Amino acid sequence: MPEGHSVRRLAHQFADVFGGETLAVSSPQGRFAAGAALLDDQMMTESQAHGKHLFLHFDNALVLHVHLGLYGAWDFGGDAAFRGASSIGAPRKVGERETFDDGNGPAYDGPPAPVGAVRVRLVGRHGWADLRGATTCAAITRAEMSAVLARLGPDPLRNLPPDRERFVTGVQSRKTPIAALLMDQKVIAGVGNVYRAEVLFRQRINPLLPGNSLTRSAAELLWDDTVKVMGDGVRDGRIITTPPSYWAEGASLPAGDDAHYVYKRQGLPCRVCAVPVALAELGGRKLYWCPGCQQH
DNA sequence: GATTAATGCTAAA
DNA sequence: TTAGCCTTAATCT
Repeated sequence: MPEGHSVRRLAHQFADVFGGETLAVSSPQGRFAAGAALLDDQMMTESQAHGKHLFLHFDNALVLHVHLGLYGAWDFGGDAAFRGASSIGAPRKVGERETFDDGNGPAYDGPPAPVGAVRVRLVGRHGWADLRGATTCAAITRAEMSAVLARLGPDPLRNLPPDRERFVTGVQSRKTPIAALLMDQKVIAGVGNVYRAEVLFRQRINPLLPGNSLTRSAAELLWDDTVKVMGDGVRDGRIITTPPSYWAEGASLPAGDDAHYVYKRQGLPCRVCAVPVALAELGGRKLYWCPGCQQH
């Protein structure tokens, strides 16, 4: 259930805890047994994210390609050294969970018996990672990885020229509603249902506005705000789009749905104009917006 | 114990 | 536009 910020954090996490290590790769569930055998006992050399896609490179030139889909998740665990390397601080994030030896029990002695449908298990010297529920989990060649990247649009978490220009062109060349374009991974890679709703609200853009009716300036600001808010998500490990003035008095982090302007707030008064937040179905996904603030 | 929803995507119709 | 797929956790009976 992650959006691009979670996958980016996972890429960092894998580089930190497994980079340069030879890993035992298995598929306790069995569905990925053949692929796991191809990667077993190889060194993981590099970890890379683009949009919602994660690529782990191995020494034999094969790549583990993972897309978590709606409800895929990685669980991590290990000893103190593993924890020290971990880039994921707070526990129990969507798409990224971790459990660690607390130092009080017995010393790390390998991973626990798999719980549930573990598609892939990676085991290094100091820790382990379990994958469940992913849409895509495959051992692929570098050429196949390039083919995947070729059909993805610019990633706001990379944001190198000409990424912004590609986004602006992608938006302005289509008459599809902007809310649908933000979910189109060929137009912008990594945005999901939460960020699309929140960013459109922050920019006060009507979600049903056709892409080709956005001004260049509006499209550029939309990209820039997505870059900012998703970058915050990588830092925070969660999606927070409201400023502290909307949080409880003195709180350093928002509680519950104070983190969002419109996502999952249908029927509640808009935080800015008090008009009830609307909900509609668009392309099979739920779309949230404020009819008061987002009229153009 | 059964049902449902979830930050997703693809291929068939 | 719809059906199908992957799995879990929260919400029902």
